[in-house]
Amino acid sequence: MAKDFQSSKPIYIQIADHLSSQIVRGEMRAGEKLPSVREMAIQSGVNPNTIQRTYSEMERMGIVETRRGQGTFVTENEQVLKDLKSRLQTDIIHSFVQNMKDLGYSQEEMITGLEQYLRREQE
Amino acid sequence: MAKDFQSSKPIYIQIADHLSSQIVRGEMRAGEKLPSVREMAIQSGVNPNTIQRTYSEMERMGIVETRRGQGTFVTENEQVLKDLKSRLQTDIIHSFVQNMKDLGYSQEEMITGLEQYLRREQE
DNA sequence: ATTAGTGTTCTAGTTAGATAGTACACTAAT
DNA sequence: ATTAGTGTACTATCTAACTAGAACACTAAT
Repeated sequence: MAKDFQSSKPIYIQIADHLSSQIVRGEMRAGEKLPSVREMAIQSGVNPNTIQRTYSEMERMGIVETRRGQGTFVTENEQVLKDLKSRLQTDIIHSFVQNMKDLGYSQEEMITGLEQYLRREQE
Repeated sequence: MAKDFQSSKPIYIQIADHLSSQIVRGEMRAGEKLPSVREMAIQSGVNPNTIQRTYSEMERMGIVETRRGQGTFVTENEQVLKDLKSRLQTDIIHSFVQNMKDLGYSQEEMITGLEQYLRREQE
């Protein structure tokens, strides 16, 4: 991962989002160890303190658990992961609907607009 | 409008987005005068300098035109407004698709997920 | 006991966004 | 000419996010 962050969102949140996606997709399993703070900092090209915040935030949300001296691990609590996926999906859809509504689109137009976009993308 | 900004995005951009939506929805017509910098600052509960940045940014994008001593006006160039609406819509859909893809959803699931959400919303 | 790898904490400094206050310049109406 | 309303410009200050560097504390393996 290089430095291609959007300036609008704090980097530590962006990294947390990215990790959350990986976990939700099943790319990282429950109980699996995340890269160490220092390792992840190098991978992401940011300061270790930034990763520290990312991990702290994710621990606060119950997504990961840290064991001092051992590392940071994806939670074994499957329910938390299930809820996380559900919440992330709802958030995305909600914000999509809200944004389209702000532009004046009807529910019908949202669906047809999406379908047309996906059809175009497949080529 | 009160102070209910998201912390993640610069306020001057959020206000620009909001105004753009109003224009695209037709709530503000081509040629119409926007509130003055000072007036808009009071309405939005922010500093005039912040609005100044909003208007500068929107002028840079060709959405508005400023006439010194007279005010800031929605551009008369209908093509610009048409392109703006199209661009905003595409951006929203694109980011929705990208986010859903990141969570591991297929194109089918995106559409059915959206439909289910809208169905629920109608109640 | 020592070492390597880990999370944790602290202080200091930088930057962008936002605020605050003031002043200047242009336009239209009086 | 004056005035009110407008955009524009400038300096100073504040804060959150981020960076930088160092130190501390715990764990497991040797």
